[in-house]
Amino acid sequence: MADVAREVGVTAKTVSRVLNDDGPVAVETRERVMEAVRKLGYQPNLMARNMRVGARDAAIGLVIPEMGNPFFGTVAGGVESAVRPRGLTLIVGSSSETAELERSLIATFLARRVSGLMVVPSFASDHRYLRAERVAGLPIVFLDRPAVGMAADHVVSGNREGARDGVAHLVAHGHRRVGFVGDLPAALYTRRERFQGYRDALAAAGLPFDRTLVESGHDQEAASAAVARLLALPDPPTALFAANNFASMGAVVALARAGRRDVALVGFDDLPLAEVLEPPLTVVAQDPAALGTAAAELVLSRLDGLPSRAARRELIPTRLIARGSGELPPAR
Amino acid sequence: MADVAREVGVTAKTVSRVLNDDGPVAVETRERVMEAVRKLGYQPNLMARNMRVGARDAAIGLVIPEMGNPFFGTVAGGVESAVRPRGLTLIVGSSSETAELERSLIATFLARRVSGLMVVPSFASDHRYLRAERVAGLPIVFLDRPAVGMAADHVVSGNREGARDGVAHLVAHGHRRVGFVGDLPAALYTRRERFQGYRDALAAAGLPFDRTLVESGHDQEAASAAVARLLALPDPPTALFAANNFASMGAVVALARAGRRDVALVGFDDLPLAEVLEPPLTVVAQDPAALGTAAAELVLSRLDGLPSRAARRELIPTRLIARGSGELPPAR
DNA sequence: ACGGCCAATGTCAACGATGACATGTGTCAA
DNA sequence: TTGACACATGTCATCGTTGACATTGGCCGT
Repeated sequence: MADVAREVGVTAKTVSRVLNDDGPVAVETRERVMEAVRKLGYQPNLMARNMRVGARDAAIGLVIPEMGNPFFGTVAGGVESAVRPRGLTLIVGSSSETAELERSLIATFLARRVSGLMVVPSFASDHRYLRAERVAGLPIVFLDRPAVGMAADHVVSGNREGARDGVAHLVAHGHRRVGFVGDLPAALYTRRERFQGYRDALAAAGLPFDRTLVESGHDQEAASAAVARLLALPDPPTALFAANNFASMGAVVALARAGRRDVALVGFDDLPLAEVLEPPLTVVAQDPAALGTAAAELVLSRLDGLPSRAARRELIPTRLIARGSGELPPAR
Repeated sequence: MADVAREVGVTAKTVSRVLNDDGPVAVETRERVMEAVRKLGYQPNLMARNMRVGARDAAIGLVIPEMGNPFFGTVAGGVESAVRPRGLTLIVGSSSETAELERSLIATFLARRVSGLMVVPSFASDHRYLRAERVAGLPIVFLDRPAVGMAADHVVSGNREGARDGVAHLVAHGHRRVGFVGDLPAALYTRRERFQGYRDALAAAGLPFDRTLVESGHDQEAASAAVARLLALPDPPTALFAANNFASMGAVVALARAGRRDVALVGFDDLPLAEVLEPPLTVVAQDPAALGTAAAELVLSRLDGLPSRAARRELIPTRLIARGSGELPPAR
């Protein structure tokens, strides 16, 4: 900046004025400054600017469990598309679903003085330590799952309602024994909510809840094995509800291996090739991009000084996409 | 920091010394400082530190075309896992495959004075404007596709070799007419390389190149239509090579719709449900995480003052995963 | 006893930018 | 003519931190 000023024969302050359209500058001076900027290839130092101006970095910190997972990737994309128009940059880190990494990432973001924080909580985390920051006015929004140990803004999918709809869909096609395949640990927020939705649907239809029809697995292979166990029951389910995408894939694989084209299946979360499967997979689709943008907009409105102090909860509805696998009649 | 210093009764400099393990500090002073830090919840301001110390932000800027795409998401994950142990933070942006967004993202990153820059170039971009930065010593590495208009480090998949292997696999199973379904625009680097690999394999087998067997589409639907056209030819191909994941999905869909279980298929890029398809999909798998970490390590070695000025190219090998669809014999 | 050295801490300026306020000029109405 | 005022620019301090160098006091060897 000093170089540019020297080149033109003015002070750094005048250069600053030109670049920020701040205060009056003679037309001729402005042009000469711009030319010098081009000539010297000068780029203002955002770090210095952020520090001087706001004491806040013009960036949003986002913690997700995993980058490679298209669900969270799409969430991140939604966040980015919402914050960029505001001149905010996205800083991301993945926690690999561990509380330690999550915490250390958040610490880094706080140390950078991000303008806002968005977190997809991992399994065992506790967010009490963030209370002070929240009270101090830092916008913090939790995504996909609520915070643990503190009341804070969060944006989540309509897990319970979506699961209810999915299971109700199976029931509507005549199924009376519907298996549930979910995550491990069972204490996971989304798993708990979806399980509630499953029970809601059974109750609404007056069907009994049978504990033996509930199985879990923490990845595709485990889910596949879980489904195999269900199929081997003396009185097996005629339909399955898979409570997440790994469970869905596991179920699809297990059914394919067992050659059971007659078992109905509804999965939570859409899959890229769902429509190409045999039969095409019926799903309860979430809207990860909407999740991201909604959360980002909540952060932005907090930045703009949203009056209410109270924690907000926002629900992103799911959508049932019937493709075939959920419409199979119960095998007699 | 001043508050902490006042609390303890020392200068900010002493606090700085404690926090950075820099210079001698009395044991007792150190303890009192640490206690005051805890008590006041002080966190050092990384922005100020970065600015003072290096004039470089302890961050790496990464530009990818799309976050929701698991391929690039996994690349980003690979980058992150390689840079975090070094205390570097990841800043990402998605270009949506447009040169303008890419350029503006890069400008933002440069303005933030990132320590390194990693870019997956989009279609029409030209990177000549980055020459000065490169010469000035900023580590810049291009990913998945090389830079345009300048010689720079890049890490790419073995596209040509992988495509050659995939097509050779089909040829080895007796196919003499192999269709090619690729991206639009055909000028895209990866498409060009993979097309070359396709021709390499044909040539190696002494098979003629037939222009009518080459089709393109820029998304799944278009690829699907392209495959339908190929199948409708008077002398149709008995096998298909899909040059990217959209093309693969399009091909799978088109073959399923046409009820053609007899056409062999090899796709470039693995798909999550590939093994569940009917028949299970044979693919040439890339290793996106390795792509990311290799690129990150190149950046890090440049940061450590890698002597050679010359641009490096690194090739990440692909792996053929035979699952069934590529092993079908030619329909008579 | 004294110079030298090291440990422990302090002082000051600087990183690159901008906010607050000051200065110098020309224009125009009274 | 003179002040008031807007315009154009400059001066200085400051954001939070650390590098370079200075200061203090105690211990040690000779």
